[in-house]
Amino acid sequence: MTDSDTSTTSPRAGGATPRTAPKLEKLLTSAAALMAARGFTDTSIRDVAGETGFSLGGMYYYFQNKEDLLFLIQENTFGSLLQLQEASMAEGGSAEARLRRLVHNHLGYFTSHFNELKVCTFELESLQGERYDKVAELRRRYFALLAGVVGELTGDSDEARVRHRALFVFGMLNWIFMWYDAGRDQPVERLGDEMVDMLMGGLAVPDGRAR
Amino acid sequence: MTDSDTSTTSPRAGGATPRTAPKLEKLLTSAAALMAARGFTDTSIRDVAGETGFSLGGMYYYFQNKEDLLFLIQENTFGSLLQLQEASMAEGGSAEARLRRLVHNHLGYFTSHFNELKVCTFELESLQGERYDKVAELRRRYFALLAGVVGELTGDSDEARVRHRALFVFGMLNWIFMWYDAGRDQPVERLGDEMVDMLMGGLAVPDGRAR
DNA sequence: TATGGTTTCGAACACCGGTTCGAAATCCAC
DNA sequence: GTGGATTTCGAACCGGTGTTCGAAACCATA
Repeated sequence: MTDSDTSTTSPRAGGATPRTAPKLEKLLTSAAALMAARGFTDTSIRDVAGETGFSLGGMYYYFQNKEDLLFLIQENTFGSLLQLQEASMAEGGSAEARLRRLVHNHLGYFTSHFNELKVCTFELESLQGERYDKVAELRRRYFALLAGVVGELTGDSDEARVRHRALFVFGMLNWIFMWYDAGRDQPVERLGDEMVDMLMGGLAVPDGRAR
Repeated sequence: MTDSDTSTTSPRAGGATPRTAPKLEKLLTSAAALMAARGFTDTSIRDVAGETGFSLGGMYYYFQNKEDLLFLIQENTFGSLLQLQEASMAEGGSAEARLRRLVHNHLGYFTSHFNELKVCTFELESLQGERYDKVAELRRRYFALLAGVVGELTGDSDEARVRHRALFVFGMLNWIFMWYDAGRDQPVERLGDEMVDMLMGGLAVPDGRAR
């Protein structure tokens, strides 16, 4: 209904294309790097073209418009992160163990897909309409994962409190983009442990376990 | 050295002007509202002009350029918030009491200066050079305030851990901009209490004190 | 090697952005 | 009221933006 079937094929609608796939991949990677560094609106299509070697008009073979490019990045990376986390939660374990896995998987993605995840974290509002709805739905599912574990640990007294606490945790996680410097700061594994330790024991407990 | 003394005066350099002060104030308020909603680059000077009733060129009497406008907002509100917090910390009290005041004062500003504080929180990177340095210095002092209290509560074992924990708390606070809806959500006083309770006792403690 | 679909190019279009500047309007002191 | 400084206007400039589109280049198959 939306983009039906004109004679010519685009690698987007028709699904995976054979040899254009790696080109699209590099395109998304480069675009994510630029958008993570400068923000969506401060990144021009010409910037992306310059970075990838494509010509200006040539890129429109791979996406419908600039917003679509942003959407592709977000759906791709957020979708696979969500899939990973849902599978991890299905593996069970104590509530604390699951919280720890949630945090460490997230921070693992933080390291391995820094630019893409940063774009997912800060540029949702740059999407509109159907594209916004789709990514927002992924976000809701991701939130539900963490809220579930937090609810168990809290004892589920008050619904609003659990929601707030889950959002606090997301705040801790997402804000790391604003200050983390891979060169100077400790590896994210330690950050994750420190975060969960603090969440479990509070500030008074300086050390949850051996370093 | 920078903007010395051409014959004509501008309300900026020369300091407080008599009857232009309220106009500048409204200008900054309106600009902050627009920038908080759409972001710095997605807010045009023409938008601000339309909102305030000024003409396009007429606004340049009040600021040197668009970046200067952003700087004025940030220095104004962040400066007075910092002043408030430094005074509050000087009043003493237990570490927990000071942490609670820090959080509640911040959330009080969140309510009373939503747009301005949001701009301070998310648009520092849109400043450059000297303007960036000045606001970044305010931020450093603000961070030191919280890190000091967190250090006391932690027991000051590890310097890096204290830094991380303080940044976690800022993450919780700043991320509230991303989800809080004054119409639907609980008042921020409750949020602040819940946050400090969680920080003091950990997730296992569902209630730090009476509702 | 011809053929038809796929992929890329590059120029052009229409628009919107920040900024400048000389002139007009306004205000206040004399 | 007159004069001089302060404040505001409005038009213009110039560079950059997303997007389109017809033609060229490429590639695989017959």
